[in-house]
Formats: sequence, structure tokens, C-alpha cells
Amino acid sequence: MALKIRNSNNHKNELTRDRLLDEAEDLFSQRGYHAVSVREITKAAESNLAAVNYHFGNKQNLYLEVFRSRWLPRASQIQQSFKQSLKNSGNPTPTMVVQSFARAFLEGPMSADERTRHFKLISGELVQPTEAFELVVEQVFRPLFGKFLEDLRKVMPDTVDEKQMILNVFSILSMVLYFNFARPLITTFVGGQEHNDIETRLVDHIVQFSLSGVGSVKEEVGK
Amino acid sequence: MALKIRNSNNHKNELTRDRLLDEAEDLFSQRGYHAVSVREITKAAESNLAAVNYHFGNKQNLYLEVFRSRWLPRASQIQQSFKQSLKNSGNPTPTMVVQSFARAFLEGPMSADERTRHFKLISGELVQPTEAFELVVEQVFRPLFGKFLEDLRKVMPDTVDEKQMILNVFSILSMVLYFNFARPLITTFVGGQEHNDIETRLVDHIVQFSLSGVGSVKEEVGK
DNA sequence: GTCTATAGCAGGATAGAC
DNA sequence: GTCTATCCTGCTATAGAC
Repeated sequence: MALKIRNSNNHKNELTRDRLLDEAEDLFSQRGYHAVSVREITKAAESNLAAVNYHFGNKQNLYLEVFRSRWLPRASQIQQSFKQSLKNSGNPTPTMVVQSFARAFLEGPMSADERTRHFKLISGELVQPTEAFELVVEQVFRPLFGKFLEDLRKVMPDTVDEKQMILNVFSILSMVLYFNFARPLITTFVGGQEHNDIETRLVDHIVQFSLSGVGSVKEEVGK
Repeated sequence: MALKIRNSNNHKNELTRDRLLDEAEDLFSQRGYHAVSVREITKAAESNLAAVNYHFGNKQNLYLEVFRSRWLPRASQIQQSFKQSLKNSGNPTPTMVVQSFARAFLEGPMSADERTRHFKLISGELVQPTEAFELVVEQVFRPLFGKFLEDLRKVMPDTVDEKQMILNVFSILSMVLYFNFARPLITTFVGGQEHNDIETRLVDHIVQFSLSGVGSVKEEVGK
């Protein structure tokens, strides 16, 4: 899957080190750390087997460098996108806060492939944390989570207490991550067809669901 | 983590094949398929290196058998729990449907360790699908998802259209999976302390959030 | 900075004795 | 059904020529 368009042409002009990082990210995101060999990475990068050790010392370090030099910057982009979108929206409402957040994750400047790589990498860390997890939590999740919580609290009534707010944020985050992360599952249900506008649809849904749940309920009516 | 209590004593009375499955499940769930070696599994099961090949043919098959003979039955338990809980609740309301669903996943008869193993295994498949994924989707997710969708539709107004309902179900499922699956992340935020009653708290939250979102909003008020 | 060659080892798998 | 011994492949990592 994901046609390799970027091969020969781009490779010529890119430094070995960068090509290694690109291919490593691609392969690690697709199949995880342990299922990918250094041989495979160097071959994909059209470089020598020894290149990984020369440029990064060892495999583990290459993996970490993928997070440091590729993943973190993209996470910053998402964060920036969230802040900007919120700033541009003027007087913020709950809708705007949630919408900005969801958009930053599901839409934004990244290409679909890039986003897929991005979220597959972090999904791997969520399931099987390595050293990179710590890095990512401290530098990305904690500040982002904090800001979102703060922004949301500002526009919510004071009747909503702190713990409830935290769980609310987790719930929204769960959807945002999940709709990126569980694509295989979603695809098997919704099917591959559907409108390409799916991202917008998802954002709308997340906003709506976050603000009012499944919709107007007819409680106590039964059957 | 997860003290090994079940070692020597239980091992004596259990068949090699079962011990292999137990230990395989434990190790695969903790670190994933590729990071675990057959040597490690047989050692943990206090059996011989050749035992895996004798009983299961190869490593991949052992992994699949873990899903077939350990994971699927537990998934059935969850499914049963959902159905029972719903039946017992008499005239169903949206609250009851969502609550039954969330409870089946987050509470229920499994031990905490068992549930952790269960969800770490499926998380791995969601991120890096193997042959087991197909099995699990067809035999568990599709029917469960279908039933939940159906039950929920019965108690929702007809104004909610089909696609919206599907997204609603995904959103609820996302929370339910996420609160099991992203424990490392949640733990780093909420901290390890807190009440042991956390499961009940989470179920309450999911129900509340699913039905009415973040809570009564003060829209258009700003700041 | 890139290459070849190879060390050195861990992995899955099997043959064959018991 | 369990064991030992062993094969063989594939891996990471490094030494050293260019």
C-alpha cells in the first residue's frame, strides 16, 4: 500500500541521513520497530547496510531520531494549528474549542499519508511504549492536553468540576486518536468507498457528539 | 509488572500445551509478537524449546491459537455480559444501552490483569493487523457492533440517521477501547493513586458523555 | 562518508533419541 | 510427549579499505 512515488528522483538529491530517516519512519510506522530490519531500511533508502550505524550508532537510536526529527515537528504543527484556529475564531465557544482541536488532528496541513505515518507511529508507542513514549508525553501530550483543558474550562460553566473536565478531554482525545488510529477497523465497517470528504464529516461528528452526545434522547420511552 | 503468582504450583498440574498458551498470551500482550521469542515463551512455561513446534507447528500458529482459544472466549464473555445486562434492565433506555455496553467492557467478570491482557492483545492487532485481525473482526467486532447499533437505534428518535448512528457507535466504542488501551497515557496524567473504583467512575463518565457530551454548554457566551 | 566483508549471535525450526 | 543437539537463516554491529 501507499505507492512509493518518492523513490529514485528524490533520493538523488537527499542526503543519506535524511533518506534513512524517511524510509525508517515509513517502515517503522507500517510494521513496528521489531518487524523492520536495518537491512530493509538501508535497502529502501538505497544506501549501504553500514549507513545506519555510521549515522545513528544503532537501530534503536535511528528509531528515536525519527521521533525527534520527524515526529515532534509534525506534532508542533498540529499544536500550532490548534492555537491559530482558536485565535482566529475570535470569541471562543465550546464548539469552536472542540472544533479547532479536532481539525488540528484530522485536517490540517499534512497529507493523508503523512498523517497516517504520524498516527501509526504514536499508536505503536501507546500500545508498546519505548523510550520515545516519555519524550512524546512530556513534549507534546502534556502541554497539548493542558492547553486544551484550559481552553475548554474557560468556556464551560463552573458547575463542571475538574475531574469531570479531565475525563471530558480524554473522551474527546480518544475520538480524535481513535479515528486516526483505528482506520483498519473503521474501514472494514464503513467500507473503502464513501466520500473523500470523510475528514470534514468526522470533525463535524466529533464536535456534535462532544457537545451533545448521541443526540436528543427520548429517555424513559423504551421500545 | 504483574507479579507472576501462577508459576510453579499451577504449572505442575497444567498441561504443557495450556501453559504455553498462558505464557504466550502474557508475553505477546506485554510486548507484541515480534519482540517475544519462542525461547522465552518455553522458558516461562517451564517446558522445552521444541514444545512450541510440537504442539502448534510454529510461532505464528501459537499466536493465532492464543486468539482462538483464549481471546475469543473472553470476548464472548463480554458479549454475553452486554446482552444479559441489557435484558435484566427491562424496558431499555439510551442510558441503559450505553451503560450495559460500557460495563461489559470495563467491569464484568474478568480480573484486572486478564482485562489488561485482553485489550493489549487487541490493541496490537488494531495497530499492526495480522491474520488474527480478520478473525476477531468477523467473529467479534462485527456482531457486537451490529447488536449495539441495533439496540441503540431502537431507543433513539428516528431523526437520527443511519450514518450518524454508526459514527455515534464508533465514538462510544472509541472511549471504551481507549480507556482500556491507553492506560499508560491516562496513568501519566491522572497519576497512579486515585480510587480503586476507577472503573465505575469511567463507566459513569462514558454514559454521561455519550448522552449529553461535555455537559450543559454556555454557547455564545465566550470568555 | 561510503563501501565490502565478516564477526558474532539470536532466532525459528527440525531430526532423532528417549 | 518431551528432550538434546544442531541446522541454518537472518539479524545487528564493527573493522578496515577506499
